Amino acid sequence: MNSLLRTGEVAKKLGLSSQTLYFYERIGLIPPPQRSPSGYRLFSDRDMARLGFILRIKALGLSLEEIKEILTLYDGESLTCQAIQARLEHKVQDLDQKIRQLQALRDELAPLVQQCERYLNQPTPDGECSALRDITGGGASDCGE
Amino acid sequence: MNSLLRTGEVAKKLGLSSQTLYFYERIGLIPPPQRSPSGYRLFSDRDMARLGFILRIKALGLSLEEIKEILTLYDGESLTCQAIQARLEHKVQDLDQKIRQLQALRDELAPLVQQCERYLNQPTPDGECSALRDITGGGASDCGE
DNA sequence: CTTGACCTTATACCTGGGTACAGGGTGTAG
DNA sequence: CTACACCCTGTACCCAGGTATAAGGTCAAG
Repeated sequence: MNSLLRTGEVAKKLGLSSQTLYFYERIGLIPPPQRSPSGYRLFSDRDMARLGFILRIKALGLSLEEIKEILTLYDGESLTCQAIQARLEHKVQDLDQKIRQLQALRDELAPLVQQCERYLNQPTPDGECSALRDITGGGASDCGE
Repeated sequence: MNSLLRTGEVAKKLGLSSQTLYFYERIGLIPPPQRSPSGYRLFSDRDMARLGFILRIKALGLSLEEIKEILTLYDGESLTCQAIQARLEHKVQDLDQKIRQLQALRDELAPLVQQCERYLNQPTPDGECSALRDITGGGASDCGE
């Protein structure tokens, strides 16, 4: 039941590359696993559980740095509901802000596309597309075809 | 009226650093400007207009690579309403997709926060927070405080 | 004994958009 | 003449999250 897996087996099981495992170890995301007499890494069930946790929470969109913080709490036995809730909440707020920013950008861009469309359907007598004028700053470009 | 500005003046006027101007030149975003006899860069009104265009469109969220593409069209005198409309539309679609992804992530995270909150208000008899269990994979952690 | 799959380390490279030196030239004011 | 501000080039570095490559060690099968 308490199997020990080598790097390649772990990688295959979790859908990572061996290099990524080395990388996670190097940045301190996972502790150095046991070694065989010849120096091969041997990952325990406990190591696998930690990696599983990392991947699950990573899939939720937390950065490796954020995951490391959570794991530090976990290692210090102070991974409480409050602690993880605070971090999750923070992340949700982050996401809300990013979404708002992208939407603001989108809402600024979309009318320009509309302007272009109107111009293409009904070119103005002066031959100028207002969207293009807006973007170029009213300067050196006309919208002739 | 046709003033020639040195790097530092341009940088101050546009809120960039001189290094950033060198950088833009290096990656081919702006053409090499005129030089003074001693080798100082001299930016013309035309150069300034191009930089202004770059900054305006960059503020709309397009990458330097995308801007370069647009400027290539512009330089080739084929910056048409259609061309810029197509790029803007593409960008809007990009943004829509990113917003959808972030929202999906957010909607996955938010219920976990709710679960935590419910647990904190009304701990279950088994002393386990379901959110934490969900995240850790049902494994090694309880949610005791 | 050799081959081949696997493991190890160290190092460099990638993306995007710059920033930060280091080391040297220029131009002007006092 | 000497400061001092400004300019130039070239190079390295930053962020995140890895990927790629080189050069070598280990282990089981044939």
